[in-house]
Amino acid sequence: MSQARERGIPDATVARLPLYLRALNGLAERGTATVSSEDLAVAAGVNSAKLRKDLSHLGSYGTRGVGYDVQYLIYQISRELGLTQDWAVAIVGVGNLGRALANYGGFVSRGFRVAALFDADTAVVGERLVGMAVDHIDQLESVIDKRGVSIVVIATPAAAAQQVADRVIAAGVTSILNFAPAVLTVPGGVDVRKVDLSTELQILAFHEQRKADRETGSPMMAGDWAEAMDV
Amino acid sequence: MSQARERGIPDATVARLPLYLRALNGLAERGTATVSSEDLAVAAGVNSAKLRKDLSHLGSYGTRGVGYDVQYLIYQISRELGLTQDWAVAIVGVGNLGRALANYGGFVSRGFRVAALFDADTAVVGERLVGMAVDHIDQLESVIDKRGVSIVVIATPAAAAQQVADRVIAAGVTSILNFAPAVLTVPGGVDVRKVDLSTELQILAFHEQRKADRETGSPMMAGDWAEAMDV
DNA sequence: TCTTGTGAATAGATTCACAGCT
DNA sequence: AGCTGTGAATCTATTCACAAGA
Repeated sequence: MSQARERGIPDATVARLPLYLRALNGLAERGTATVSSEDLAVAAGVNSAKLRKDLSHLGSYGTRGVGYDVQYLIYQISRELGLTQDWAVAIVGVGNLGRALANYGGFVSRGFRVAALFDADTAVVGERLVGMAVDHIDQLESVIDKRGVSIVVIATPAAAAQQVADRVIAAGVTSILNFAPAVLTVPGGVDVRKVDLSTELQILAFHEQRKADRETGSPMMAGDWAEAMDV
Repeated sequence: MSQARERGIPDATVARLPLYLRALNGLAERGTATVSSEDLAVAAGVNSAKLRKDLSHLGSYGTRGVGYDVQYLIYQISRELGLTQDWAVAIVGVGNLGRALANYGGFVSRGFRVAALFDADTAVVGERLVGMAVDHIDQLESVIDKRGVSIVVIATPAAAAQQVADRVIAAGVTSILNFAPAVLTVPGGVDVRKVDLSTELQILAFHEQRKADRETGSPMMAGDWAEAMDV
């Protein structure tokens, strides 16, 4: 060991740890006790040098000439990610998406627990879902406080997202996962992660178009934008 | 103009173009005709130098001393992303998540169209959703071909994801958006983007834990992992 | 005077390649 | 003999800071 664990694991590394964890869980299920960086890298779909460097930021948990102990590495990554404790998660917005998220099998992978559901529609309030009754959005602050919610998932329409964010932040929440297609403005110290279907589709469309251009060899002319846009 | 548009827009830039597009659409709705890089950067939540450099990769579409024409920039970004044409999208897996995606308002933002829905459950096949009948997964290849599907969204359980991917790739699809919590292995030339709730939650948990550690000043001891894991 | 577009500087991430340990 | 851990090299992205254009 040497420089590991002092301060700060690179963001790019943190973003890959869940991937490694999933690959490791797959190996563990199949009874694998030990794995080399090369094999784990293949299972996770990354380059093995990158994998080793990523893991080296957590500490020196491998054995030269042998590889990594699967169970031990699962534990170390889980601990680093904070999954050895339980996080109470609230879902705001129980529409199609909110329901899907609440029911999502992988949602409550070890470490997370749906602790509250909120909606503004009184027709939905009181309904039970994954063993939880839906609360009215008026109760947002008090329920968050009472149930110790520390992560909020926003699954409301875009128009409501910012005000939900403002309220949960005022209630002390500093971690938000936003599914609404809106840019959230938050004070420093609050982490927001965004999941956005249309962004992802647009990125795919870009590459798809590139592939099509490459095949036909037509790099697309600028064209008359005013006409195309009906401006 | 000078080096713009020759070959290759950086990936990081491509990933931000949808964000700019959304911010621009918001401005357009409020009737704004012209915007400076500074104001647009604020609306998109990025640094203005980065925004200008990103846009410079598309070409020289601004006016010094003035800013960018909102409509014109919307058109240029849309064109670059391939949104001036229509993409036929298929959703495989009509469970909670698939339904949510199909109904997702922002889904069919300009440029995308749900052209097919598939499920393996015969109880679901035939059901109508957003004007489309659900087809049985047996029809996957023929329907993809007939309707010109070029982007496939996988919203199946993890166990089915790889085989769905294999089949749609064999049917000629080269762009996949994967919501199943599984690592997909695909041949070169196929683009896969992954959206994963548990990965995002885990990244938030990491930062949340860091914040908690910083406050209490206790950097968490290594502890007895064997005991914690029940190994 | 204001704001873009961009070289130059800096920071960050990935990959290479091999010394060092088992 | 095999595989990790890591410096060094490379590549990519971000930020600075200002010349040039409207």
